[in-house]
Amino acid sequence: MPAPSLAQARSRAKLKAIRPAPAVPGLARRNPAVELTATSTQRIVESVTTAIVERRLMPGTKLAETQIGDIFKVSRTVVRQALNQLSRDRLVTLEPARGAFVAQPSIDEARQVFDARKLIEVAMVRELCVAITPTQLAELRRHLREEATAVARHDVAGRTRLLADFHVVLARALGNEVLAQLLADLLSRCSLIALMYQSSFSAEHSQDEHVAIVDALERRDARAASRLMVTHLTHVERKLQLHPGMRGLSHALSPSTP
Amino acid sequence: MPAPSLAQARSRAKLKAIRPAPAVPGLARRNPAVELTATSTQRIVESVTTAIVERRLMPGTKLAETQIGDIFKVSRTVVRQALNQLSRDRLVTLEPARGAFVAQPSIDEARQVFDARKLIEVAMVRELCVAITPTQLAELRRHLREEATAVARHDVAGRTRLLADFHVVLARALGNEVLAQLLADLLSRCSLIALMYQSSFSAEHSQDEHVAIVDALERRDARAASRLMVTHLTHVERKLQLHPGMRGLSHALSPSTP
DNA sequence: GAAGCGCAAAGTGTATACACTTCGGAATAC
DNA sequence: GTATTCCGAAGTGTATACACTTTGCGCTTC
Repeated sequence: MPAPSLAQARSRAKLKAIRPAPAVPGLARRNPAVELTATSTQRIVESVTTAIVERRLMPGTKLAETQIGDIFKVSRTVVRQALNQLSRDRLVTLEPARGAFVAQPSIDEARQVFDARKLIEVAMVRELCVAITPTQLAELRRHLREEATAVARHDVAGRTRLLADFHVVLARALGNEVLAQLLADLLSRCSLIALMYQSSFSAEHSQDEHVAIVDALERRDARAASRLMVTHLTHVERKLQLHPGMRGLSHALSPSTP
Repeated sequence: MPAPSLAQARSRAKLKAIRPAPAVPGLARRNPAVELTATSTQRIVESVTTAIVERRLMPGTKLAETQIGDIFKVSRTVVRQALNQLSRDRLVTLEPARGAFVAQPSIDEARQVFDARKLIEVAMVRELCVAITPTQLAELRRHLREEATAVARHDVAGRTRLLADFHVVLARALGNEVLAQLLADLLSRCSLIALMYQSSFSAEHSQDEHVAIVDALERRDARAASRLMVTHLTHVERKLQLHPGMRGLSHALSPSTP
């Protein structure tokens, strides 16, 4: 049998998870400087990002330039640009002369990301209690309704995206796109962390806590809002299995593709 | 006279500010995933970053790929990678099919960056009042001494770097490298903003305020520390001339190279 | 039979090549 | 004299080519 084609077929199968992905709203948005021109580079970045966030690409998976180039019908030059961007988002790790891999954030990094989120988001809701307008509150309520709908219909991909976007919407309510981008970066890293260490995650519970936070904002109760945000993020972090020694359901799953 | 060589010489002269730059400690550190391999790409990123921060490259300056490639003796491929990274740091802007330019952050963006810094750094010092250890306080004192020395000897480049690094050192004292990186990104953007809108800036004043902040940390006086941080950042922002209409000493200076 | 060595295939890192876009100036029209 | 059009030079966007590193497998050796 022809060995090379077999090997190629096998590895190709592993990466088919990326494919077209026609449009990617939500988390995947990145560099606004180039967002106007839907370059092929950006297409690849967004496809890989959503593939990771939606758990179609497991941490540790090798991202070979040629394979991706074949899939998207572009040259390695473009793929390399995309992989570089992804590595700056911490979604992939570049090992010199060895290639690109879906990142495997360490337990310590996970802790740091969640601590950073707590610090930033608590300060955010405090400020929002002073500055939020009725219009923005209405927008938040609308978002909460979308969340609830997605949760109710068991739309896993949709609810995951919306539950994360909630935090970006909060940031945007402060009228600070810089802060929103910052938080979006942290959230995409959280998605990767969640998918690497996650076991039990109750979307309903998270959604309830989001509602409680917005309620506190509406009452302009800064103390309650910040406390609720801390407990919310702590809950999300607790749901992860951050015990040293079990860093891989990742590799435990990757060989089994029947 | 040979027109092309003249044009090349002139534009080359404009960019000679970048040159080798043997080693770049401080602000320029970026992606830790590749920091081990001092790739030529990283070399370019760091050189351009310091050239911008040290005011040798004015906002709006065109960064032509071929020119930079000639300077560093590498191909455009490598230069493009570097420019891509720089664009993600918001230090350069990529305009499709037109090229790369040193970024010209808008007044609104400047406001957002400073607001984000206030939000994050105030929360940081609050937390530090609880968590800081004597060892870390000693480290901060050591940094303050370095600042004072640089200010005293009128070492402009050094004091600028140290005054910015102070805020990263604070972040690092929380044991959170993720947060430190976040802040480092914001600070490099601040350097660009400062250099674009800055008029009068008193290094002594800033240094004094740094000392006051550390004093408050040592007393574990969270209220004072956060208040001092807010006023410090407000002062820095006030020193900028953020009046709409004067967005360019940038272009006013670039044609004059006698 | 196990461990070490070496070679070939695969893949990354960089340079070069080529197509297409943008920009500046000369020539033309008014 | 001013404005417009067109063309060439310069520069970017992508593909391809080539050198060097890594890696896996077969072979040798003990």
